[in-house]
Amino acid sequence: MKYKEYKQLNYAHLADEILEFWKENQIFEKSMESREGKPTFTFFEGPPSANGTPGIHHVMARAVKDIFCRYKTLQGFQVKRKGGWDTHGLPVELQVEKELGITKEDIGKKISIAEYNEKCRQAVMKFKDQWDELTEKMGYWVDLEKPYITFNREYMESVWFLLKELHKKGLLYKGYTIQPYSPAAGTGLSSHELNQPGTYRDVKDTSITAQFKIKGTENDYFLAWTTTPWTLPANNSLGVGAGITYVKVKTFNPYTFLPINVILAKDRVSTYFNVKAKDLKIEDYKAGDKLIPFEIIEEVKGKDLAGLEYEQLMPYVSLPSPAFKVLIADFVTTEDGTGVVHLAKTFGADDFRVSEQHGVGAIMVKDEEGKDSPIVDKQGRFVKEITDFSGMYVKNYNGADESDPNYKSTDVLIAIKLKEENKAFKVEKYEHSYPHCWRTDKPVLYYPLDSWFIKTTAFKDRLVELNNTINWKPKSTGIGRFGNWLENLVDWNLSRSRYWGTPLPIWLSEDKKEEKCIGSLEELREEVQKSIDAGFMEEQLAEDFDLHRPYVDDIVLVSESGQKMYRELDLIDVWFDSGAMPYAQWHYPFENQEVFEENYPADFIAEGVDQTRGWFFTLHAIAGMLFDKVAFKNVIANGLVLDKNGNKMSKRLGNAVDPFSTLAKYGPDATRWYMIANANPWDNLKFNLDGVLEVQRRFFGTLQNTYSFFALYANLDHFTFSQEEIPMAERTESDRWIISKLNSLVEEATAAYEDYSPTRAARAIQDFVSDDLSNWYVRLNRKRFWKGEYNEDKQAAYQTLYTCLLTVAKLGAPIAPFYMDQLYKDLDGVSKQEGFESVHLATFPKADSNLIDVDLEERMQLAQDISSLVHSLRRKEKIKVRQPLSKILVPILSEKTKKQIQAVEDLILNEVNVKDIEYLDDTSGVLVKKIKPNFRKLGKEYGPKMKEIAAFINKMEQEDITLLEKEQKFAIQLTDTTIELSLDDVEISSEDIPGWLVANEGTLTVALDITISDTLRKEGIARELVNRIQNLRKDMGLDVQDKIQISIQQNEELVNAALNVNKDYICTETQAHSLELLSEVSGAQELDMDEFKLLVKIEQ
RNA sequence: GGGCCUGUAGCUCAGGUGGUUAGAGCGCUACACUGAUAAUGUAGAGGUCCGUGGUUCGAGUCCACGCAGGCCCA
Repeated sequence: MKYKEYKQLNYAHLADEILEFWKENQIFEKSMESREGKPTFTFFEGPPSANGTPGIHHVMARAVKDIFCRYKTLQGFQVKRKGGWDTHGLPVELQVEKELGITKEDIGKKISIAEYNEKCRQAVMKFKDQWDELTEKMGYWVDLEKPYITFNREYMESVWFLLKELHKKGLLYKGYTIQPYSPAAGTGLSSHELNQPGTYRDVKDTSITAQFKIKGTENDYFLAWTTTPWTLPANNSLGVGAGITYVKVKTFNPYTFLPINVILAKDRVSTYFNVKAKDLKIEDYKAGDKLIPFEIIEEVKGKDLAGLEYEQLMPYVSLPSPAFKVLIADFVTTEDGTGVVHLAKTFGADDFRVSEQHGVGAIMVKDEEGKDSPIVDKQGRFVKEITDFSGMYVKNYNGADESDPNYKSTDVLIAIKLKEENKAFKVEKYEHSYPHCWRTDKPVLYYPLDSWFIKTTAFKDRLVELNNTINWKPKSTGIGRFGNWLENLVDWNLSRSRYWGTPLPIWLSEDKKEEKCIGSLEELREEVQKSIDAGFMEEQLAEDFDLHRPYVDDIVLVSESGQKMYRELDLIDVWFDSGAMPYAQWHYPFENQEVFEENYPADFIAEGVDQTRGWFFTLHAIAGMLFDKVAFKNVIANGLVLDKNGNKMSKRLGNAVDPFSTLAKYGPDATRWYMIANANPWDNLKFNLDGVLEVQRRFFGTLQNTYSFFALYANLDHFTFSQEEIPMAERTESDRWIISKLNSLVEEATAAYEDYSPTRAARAIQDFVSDDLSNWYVRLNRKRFWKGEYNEDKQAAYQTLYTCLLTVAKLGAPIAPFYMDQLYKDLDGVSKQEGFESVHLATFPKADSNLIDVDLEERMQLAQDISSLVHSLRRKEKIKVRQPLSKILVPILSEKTKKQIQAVEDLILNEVNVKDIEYLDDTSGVLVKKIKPNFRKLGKEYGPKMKEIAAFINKMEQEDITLLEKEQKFAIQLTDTTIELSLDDVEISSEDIPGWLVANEGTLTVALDITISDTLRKEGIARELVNRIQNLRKDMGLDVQDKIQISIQQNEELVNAALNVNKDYICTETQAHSLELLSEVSGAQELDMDEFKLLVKIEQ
């Protein structure tokens, strides 16, 4: 059995093969079955919606999920993970409407609700294939066979169960509030929908500062500012801040030039009046003057304005008293506007609240059914009572061409009218952030709507408490973003006036006094039976009865008092659907109680940080209110995936990275590894394909090279790890070192995974592979693999390298599941040591602390540092590594350091091509020492005196240092006191050796003897020659084992001598039978030996 | 306007509890190695640690106020 050797590795192709292997051998299934009976680790999948295509950010989000499920499996847990699909909601409806070319208006007219919902049902899985493909290709292990689907009857029944539980607890109630409403989509918008990215947009609206005439005055007005002039006909009150100071200003209307007195906040005067007009006299004003004089004639507190009555600004619809008065409103500021706020109870949440508090009614008209309704209809048009503007859209909902020079928005028309009537003080364009419907892009109105609410506020404190037990990554999202959200919790508006979704299971009697909430199909059937008995319904529900509209709408129930009961037509917020998944995915409590119990709550979930108030909240709220538990114990809120310049990816801008082509080109492993290693999941990731390439080269390339190196020689030597493991004590220093490093790595990686910090794990693994394993261990030990007998030392080398590679495969498997599986199988498939079919069925390595030798790691570091210093000295002197040198000197200040270096002496000498290492201690008397204060220690003790002490120490002479070392103490005189230094108050290092070439780093100093003796020179020449001949061999296309004969034409004496003395060496290295030095070589090549030329001929 | 995050080399990122020469990889430059070779090693250049104040003997690190970018919410 041989280790597989690869000519060229195609990572994407490798992944395809592994994927095939997983499928054929059902590795995913086995990874769960093999853990049967083991403790469970529960993961909840936040359901994506399959009516859009997946993007590269989904690869990121799902890699995070996958990593911990795989990791926990390796740790021996059974990890069931059910996939899921979010299928209800507005996006689906809008997509269907677009396809059919209809609007909400047409539903029930051009198309029946039943047909419409059938279309939605077909549309929701439109891109399911793409999603499944991505899931597979990226190696995300999740159960796609039996996913939960939110439109399934069983799922919906569980949702109804939960709603009924809430109803039982009295947590469901009907109210009326001002809500964001999209006339274009014909629907109210949830706060979640309003939170969609891109919803708030800077728009330029016509803003009006209107004049509200105070009753009983000649020409005194309140100035109130609004950015929504269309709400002015609905004005019912004005709001002022109790503590704000207001002034009455004598001035003129800039449009009509009529004299007026206006009231506004004192702080706002400067923005409404031009300072240049400050000194103008009121009397001097002439109509049409650009500068309008003004004069403050009175000052008054807001609370003294309260109760003042004013004339209705636009008297289309009357309103009985109390109305058209000044009210105290807590939210008024003087940051913008006039400090006087126009209130329209039907079109603003604050307006509603304040009006309600003061018992002020709303401007309403009667609709056809005689019901009170606002002056703007559901399509966004003024009702007929608003005569001048009847039928006009308050915002551009009819797609009017705004670039038409004759186009005038309704707001502008209102402004013109008010200007003409001397009721407008200032009209200007104002740029502000205003919410837009996230699908229709049209502005949202705040509008009064009936709604069912969940009284989440009743559980606020408990939800906060429970949240404090959740481990959030990052912490700030949990305590900051999510915590603050909980602190400011409002009741959850559950109602949606739509068609495709879970219907609210509430029936009301005709007089609206009796109410039933249905919690299961069985219960529904019982109620239907009662209704049949009462003669309201004709037959029982069909076996496969669909819980969607319109079928549920047709059910008429009977109340306790015998009245007919009709279903409330609302659907519920789709976020409730997804928040219900822990229960509904198992059809709890109707089925699978045990599975549910075992898998609740979740140990781990992960979604984008944008879900904080979405899925994270709905999961938390339902679990907290109904089960008094957290729904998840650990959660990663991952950041966004931006393009390489840090801009948001969008299909529109064309900077979106296609996940499929990325996976196809770079393979899933490099893509995943890059995403995880490059930035913490909770930070935004600037996705750069160059980075993926770099990971592929730097990490996977190095690892693969190391494996290839191992495989090449292990195959030649038939190493299959069949012999006993060689005890660590009998292995070389560098073997024990890399094993020590390996175990340190296992510790670090385990800790990182346990902490849900995959980035730390990935970085630790890649640092080990490239720095320790490849760049140091393999490089220094190459010869052991290809030289000499297959002896114990060689075996030790194979075993060591094998162990490192196999361990890396397991450590990296959660992040790079394909490649690491291949690596594992390539290794274990030959040795059969573990015998697992796949790395994902293996067990995660455990660190053996006995094998971690800190001292050894330290001295290897010394070896690396010393080598690096010698290299740097060679470079400075321009002496090639090929030229051997006689010795290096290392000043030693402690016996321990000396021992440490001695242990790695050979490694150093070999690495830097030097013959000997000599240690210099104090007795040599040549060391020049340098002393530095130990700031950390001295600072703690002497604080403010630090500067003086440091100055003193820096001035200490050699004899002072010697004295300190000898006596272990040294008294120094400061201006006002004397202190005694001990040895650990300073750092003493040897920095210089007079007469030597020296380099140092930290406290380490190395000197290099650069005298090149004849012998060294000759050896150098020999090595140069070997190098040239090897190149020639290569040029000639010779194989490694081909033998040659070398003839060289005699040269100057030193060169001849060099070749003669080192003849054996040269022959061995170049696989030469003979090396002849002749006076004349015919057909020779001229070799450039830098300092001389050599005529050489090589024959096979 | 509020909450949260980010800002360190050209790029991507590290830098417990404050301690005096601020690091790594990539890229760049130079050199080396040539039995891992479309690989590899070593060295070098490259920094206003976003800004301004403050606390401190000492601030990339702590505090305050800003600036820029992002996300979420009004």
